[in-house]
Amino acid sequence: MNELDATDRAILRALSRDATRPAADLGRELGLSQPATWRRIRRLREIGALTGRRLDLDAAALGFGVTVFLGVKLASRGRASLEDFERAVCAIREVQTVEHVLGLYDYRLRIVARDLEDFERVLRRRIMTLPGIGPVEANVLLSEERLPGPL
Amino acid sequence: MNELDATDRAILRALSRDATRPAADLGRELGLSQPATWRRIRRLREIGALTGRRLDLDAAALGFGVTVFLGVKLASRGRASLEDFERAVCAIREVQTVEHVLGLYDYRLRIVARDLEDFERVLRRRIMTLPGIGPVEANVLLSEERLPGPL
DNA sequence: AATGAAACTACTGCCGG
DNA sequence: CCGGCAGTAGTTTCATT
Repeated sequence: MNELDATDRAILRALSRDATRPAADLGRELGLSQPATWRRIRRLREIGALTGRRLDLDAAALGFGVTVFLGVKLASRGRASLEDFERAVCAIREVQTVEHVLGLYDYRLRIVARDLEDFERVLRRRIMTLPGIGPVEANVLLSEERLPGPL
Repeated sequence: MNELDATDRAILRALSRDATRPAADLGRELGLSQPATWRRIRRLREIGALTGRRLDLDAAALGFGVTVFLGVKLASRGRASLEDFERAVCAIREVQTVEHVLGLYDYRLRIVARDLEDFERVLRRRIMTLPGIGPVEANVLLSEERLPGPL
């Protein structure tokens, strides 16, 4: 179905670090012409491996100095609980990511705030009032490193 | 220092969803000319708010059907422990993200594997043998939603 | 900040292996 | 089926007003 050779993986690795690199530049590095490189990129999009290109933002530079990961366990386990919770949590502006997970917690949230005082406000007024919310565990982000991954 | 008006935030919001959108297209939506829009984008880069553009990859389409979040507590708390651990964990190919956090855990790892069997291999042979590793908690990713955030 | 020109990049057919 | 060549369309980038 989808067979990726070493060249495809090299393209994904390079573009993962910097998605602005032109196909011609990339092709020189791989011994390919610009159209050949670009066709491979289009093919990676078509098979769904490459779903888009997004910005890499610096939350601190934007005035959001605090990033917190929240592990959330639901109190009520009904079928409607999940959808109610997801709809409500997605409406909170400070929530960047909502991950539905299996394990000790039901959801993992990535939340940003201007500072710890601001985070406490979000926690008390937005998070703790979510429908069906149970035990919560918090981890404050100190530093983060993104790696190339297994490509 | 960094004063972002509503237009800057609108640009970041739009590019966060799709970083390939041309400045001219974006300017029409905001009532700005193409160069004006482009200057704002350059300024956002210069003040460090916009640090780059990265790919949005679909791990499942690349043959990695399992994504697991690992909360890790270190056993030894010495100053060298952190660096040793970080260096070793960053060398594991299956590790996508390493987050140093404050809370119940010391590190949060995002790990991908081909399937659960493959994940068990990574866990036993790579993760559990990390220097200074202590208690570990795992959460398997079911689904994930990225939101615009507080911009 | 807009206009227009220049350079560059993305994309499309066509042909050869 | 995949890659190179050549040409077109579209975007970025910069100079001028």
